[in-house]
Amino acid sequence: MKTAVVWHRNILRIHDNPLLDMVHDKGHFDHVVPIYIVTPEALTEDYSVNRKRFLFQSLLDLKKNLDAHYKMPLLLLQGDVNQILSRVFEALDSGEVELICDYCTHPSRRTELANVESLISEKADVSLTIVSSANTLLDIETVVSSPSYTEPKSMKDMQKIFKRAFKSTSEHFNVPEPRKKVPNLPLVKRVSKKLSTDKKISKHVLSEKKIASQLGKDSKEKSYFPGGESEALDRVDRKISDNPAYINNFSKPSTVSTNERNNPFEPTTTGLSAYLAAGCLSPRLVWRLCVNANLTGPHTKPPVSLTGQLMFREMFYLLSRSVENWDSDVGNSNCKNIEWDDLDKEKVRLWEEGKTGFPLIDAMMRQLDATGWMHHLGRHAVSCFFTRGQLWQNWKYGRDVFDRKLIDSDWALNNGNWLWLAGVAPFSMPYFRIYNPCPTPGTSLNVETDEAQFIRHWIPELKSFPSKYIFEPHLASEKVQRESNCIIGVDYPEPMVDRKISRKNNLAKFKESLSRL
DNA sequence: GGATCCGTTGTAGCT
DNA sequence: AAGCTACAACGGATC
Repeated sequence: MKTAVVWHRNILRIHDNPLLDMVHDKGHFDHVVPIYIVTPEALTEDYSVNRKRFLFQSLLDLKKNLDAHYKMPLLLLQGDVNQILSRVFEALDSGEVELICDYCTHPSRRTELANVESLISEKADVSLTIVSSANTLLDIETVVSSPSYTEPKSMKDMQKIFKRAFKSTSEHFNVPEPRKKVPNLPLVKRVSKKLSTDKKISKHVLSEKKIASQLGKDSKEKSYFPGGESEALDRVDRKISDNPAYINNFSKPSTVSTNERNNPFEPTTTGLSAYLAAGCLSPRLVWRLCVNANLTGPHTKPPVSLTGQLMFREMFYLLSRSVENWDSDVGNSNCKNIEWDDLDKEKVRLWEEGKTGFPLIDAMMRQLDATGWMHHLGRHAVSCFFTRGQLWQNWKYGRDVFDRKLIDSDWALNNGNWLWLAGVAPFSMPYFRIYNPCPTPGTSLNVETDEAQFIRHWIPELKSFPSKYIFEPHLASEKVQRESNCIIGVDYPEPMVDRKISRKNNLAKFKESLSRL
């Protein structure tokens, strides 16, 4: 009797799922038991309400899909990983067990896996199979440990790495196809029932009540991005499969345009980040659909194309694995030592709560808090504001806020993007490019724009304010403020800094810090 | 080996 | 009023 325990770590889907693929291809298992073990921080304040909701929606969707396609009940567990796995192995007391899981690059998850490896090395009838690159295009470990590997800093470097890894000089590098959905797997009801009723295991099983509490009450704001593979694939169809022109024209703006920065109701980007981060969506599938669209005609190319975005994602995964202390401002070869001010909790609080007195910054921070999402250029603007632009706070404190609140939180990418934006990394944007937190509307000063609507949507205090003053309401006359039912300094804060002075001072401070390196 | 180019993503001020 | 220009100026790759 052979049983496969399929441990889904960061892969919450059944399409292009190499774990299920392996079970199917080996073909010799009598039983398959899919499990998921919730990591401790997912149940604490380390995750915002939105992040929790996204994760648990995704888990319930995985459960539903496994059941619908394979009649496999997913065991949702919480607790110490080695303790849980030991009990699972004990409960499956007859025959061989093969534990199959996906590889994750995050340091704590590598430690977790190392502990599991040592547990299994003591057990004669249990073996372990680790599937690499379930959630990346490249096999991160293989690339990073290759003798020819040097740390990438640009798209050119990434193109070289892709050429070598896939042994292809073609435009799309012959990245492997996503796998077809596995047609069928053995029935597993009996074994899983045995597991879920086992006393030692059942105390680790997440109850319906516990799951419901993680899902929380319906948020007041309609969720832009409900969690789960089903939602991911729907969105892929809408944005990519049914819309090749969108992919072929996809290009990040070279300047911050009013329209690009904010469309609060539907992003101009794909909105797939959260699904990729949680493993609800296969990056190979996205790559393939981009290639299919590209083959139909002229198209944008890396770095601005969507394939380029996926390649930057790979770049940060590689760096996060090869750079020591990737998430730290000390002992990190990719972080220049800039003399930031000491942590100022009050400044961080005003920024985090959207009370800086800069309406665009505040609107975006309130959107992040309410929905767990922010447009990428919004992220640039608020993180630039927090670091070298205005507040001169260390990037790591802003990084922590993003990590807790974003539904697309991803350790490798979040740190990489903050390093990039703070201007401290070798791959950074030039430090003197400071975003203006108060961009004036592109056309006539009193014309209604997307951005003005966006501000009024998230900052109801300003809902009657004229567009002319919406970015800097403190400049409006007392009369205008009274007529708009919003007195600055009473109903909405004064700007917490003089943006022109702090910009100028910070530019000089950055230059000075660099000259001391 | 020195000069030049390039790097996903800017801003302010003037005309 | 859109478009130009000055600003500021790192470091590695390329020629």
